[in-house]
Amino acid sequence: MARDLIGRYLVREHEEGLLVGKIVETEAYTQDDPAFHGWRLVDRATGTIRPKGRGYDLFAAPGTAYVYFNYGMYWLLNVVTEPEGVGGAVLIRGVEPIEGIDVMRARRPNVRRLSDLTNGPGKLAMAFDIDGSFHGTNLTLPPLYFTEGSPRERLPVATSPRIGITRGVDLHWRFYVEGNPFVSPGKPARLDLKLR
DNA sequence: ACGAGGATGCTCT
DNA sequence: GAGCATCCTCGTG
Repeated sequence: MARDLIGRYLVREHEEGLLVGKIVETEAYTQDDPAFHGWRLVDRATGTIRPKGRGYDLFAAPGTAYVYFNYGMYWLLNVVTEPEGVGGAVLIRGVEPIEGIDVMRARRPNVRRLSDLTNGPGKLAMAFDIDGSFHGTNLTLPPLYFTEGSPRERLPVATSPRIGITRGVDLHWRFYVEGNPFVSPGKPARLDLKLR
């Protein structure tokens, strides 16, 4: 799903105008992955899910929004991807603005370079006015949803370890459009630098 | 271009 | 009290 979402459009029907971005960077998380927020909720012995704590909503129906408040300041948009009862999600990390750039600029007045508008998960959430009120919503319906993106292009998709994590660094579950300026500038996690 | 450090609040140990 | 799926500013080169 993380690879499949590359090139599709993220659409936000905002009161100030329609906002559209082409997805150029994603990351995958699964319930068998130590970086997954719901990792501790899985009882490995019985295979059941403990219905408590952060990350329980990652086991909801596919297409549900999981919006995470990170570092006390930033909202991050995920889409739940697995059948209900199975944990898994895709984090949207970068989008290329297609429509509504003026509204996005107005929401981020200190941004100088265009690429800084939406080249990161926190940045795109700010530009698209996405916050915790979207947590649990259906991402196939307005006012926040994905579309196929027309026309689907043949894009050069590369992979790498994920960014900003310290566990599961050996998994190359980040997908991005090579050379696209709206791919986030963060560096993929590296075992030899983290010493863990 | 790149690295260090601060902001800021929630979850888990 | 530490760690965190980040961003921004300011320093150095």
